[in-house]
Amino acid sequence: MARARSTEETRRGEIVDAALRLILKNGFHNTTLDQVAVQAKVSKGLVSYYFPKKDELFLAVLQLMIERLRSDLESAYRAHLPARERLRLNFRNLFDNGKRTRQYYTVLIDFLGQALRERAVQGYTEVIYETVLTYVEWTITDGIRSGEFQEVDAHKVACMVVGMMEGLVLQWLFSRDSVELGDAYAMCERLVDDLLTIPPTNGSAAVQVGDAAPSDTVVSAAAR
Amino acid sequence: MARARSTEETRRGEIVDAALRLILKNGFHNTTLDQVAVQAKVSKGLVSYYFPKKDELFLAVLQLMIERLRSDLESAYRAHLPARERLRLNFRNLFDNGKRTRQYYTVLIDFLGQALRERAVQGYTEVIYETVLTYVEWTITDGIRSGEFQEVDAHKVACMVVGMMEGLVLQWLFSRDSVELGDAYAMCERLVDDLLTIPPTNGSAAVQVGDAAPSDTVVSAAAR
DNA sequence: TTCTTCTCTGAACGGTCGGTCAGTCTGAAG
DNA sequence: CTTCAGACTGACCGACCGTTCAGAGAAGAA
Repeated sequence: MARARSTEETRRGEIVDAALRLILKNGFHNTTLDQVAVQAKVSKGLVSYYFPKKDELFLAVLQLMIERLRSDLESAYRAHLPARERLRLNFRNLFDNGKRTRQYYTVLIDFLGQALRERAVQGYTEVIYETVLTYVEWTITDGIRSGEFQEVDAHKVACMVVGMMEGLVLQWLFSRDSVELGDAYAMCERLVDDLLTIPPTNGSAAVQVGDAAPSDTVVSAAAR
Repeated sequence: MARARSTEETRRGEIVDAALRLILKNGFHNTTLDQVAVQAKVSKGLVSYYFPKKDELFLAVLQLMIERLRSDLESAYRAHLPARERLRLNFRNLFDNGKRTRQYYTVLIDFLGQALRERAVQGYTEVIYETVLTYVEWTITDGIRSGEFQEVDAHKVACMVVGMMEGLVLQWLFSRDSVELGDAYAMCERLVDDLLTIPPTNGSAAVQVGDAAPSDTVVSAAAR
């Protein structure tokens, strides 16, 4: 007795959702097709029907995550706010909701582990990093154009900001005693202030931030 | 025909080494006891003889990694150099040898994935993060004591520095186009200059960095 | 109704892998 | 020498899991 039919789209979505929920709980490798079938309230055979190889199913899960991430970043980027506020929005997305962040990174780390060995996954994780970096870089560029930020190398600063964001999340995830999310948020804020914010109007000289080798580097804004 | 005997210590070491090499290549989950046995030139039974459960073997591998990490950090910390140079040493350890760093993180990420779900691994990853943070924090504290650095909250700055280090490594690992190790190195250098180095002697006023939120936080030193 | 097409089922298969075990070999002690 | 402890072997077992497959049920077309 076959159950009520439904569109291919719907079924695929249900199965991917189920898989995501299980990966969240048990990890990539400990999630079996049996479990996915049960969670999706579907027969084991149907899972294979839509996703002939287990890998295909998990790539679909990864794609779902990427899409959600991109949409989050997009809506922060599109907000009608000063660049500084939009960066803050990104920080909040990451640091305000511990449970959500934990879940996201739980899955992400699983896939990163895969990516280091399997070609198929590599492309996807690249997209993840490039997506995040791109949106942050755009926001910074906007801020520079509007005169809100100093004239810096937007790409490099984006790397630094994103780097610290992720680095701090990892510390929080794996050594709760060391960092709390609130602290992490404050640290990122501070980094942005240091690197981007134009120092309070003085007659002081412009501060060239940016890059080059380690020579010029960071001239911390000597207030006055 | 049993092979030449050897001390328990030696054998265990050989097996753990073999396991580490395989995990490096194939990952935690794709490494079987058979493979370990072959790589260690030992029978499958002997692997189980020394490590009755597969988990025990892999925890031993993790412990080996931690010990190596700690010893690296220790020797950088013990170097007779100014604090600033010792931090630089840490950066070089991470960014100068791409292959080594790649290998280290390949295994680390595997274990981090485990840690999010299995209690047994959690303790170990905590040690990893706390070890790194501690050595960096000590170095910073030394620098402050010696008057080399500004008077900052050593713990918070350590978190920021380590955070950026790891964050940049991840970007390099998973999106090679975005960051190169040389750039990453320069960025960390720059962060340290910004946060710690005492600005060139001016009669300038104190610079209030950090922010309100967690109140005290990082108060960059009033460099007289 | 009958036919066709596509969704869906669940038993079964085959391969893999962690763990076991009966027994062998070695070196040292007595 | 004999004895004994314990290092060591490799065949084997049982569980698990991805994948296959023959066929059932449902919906639309004719």
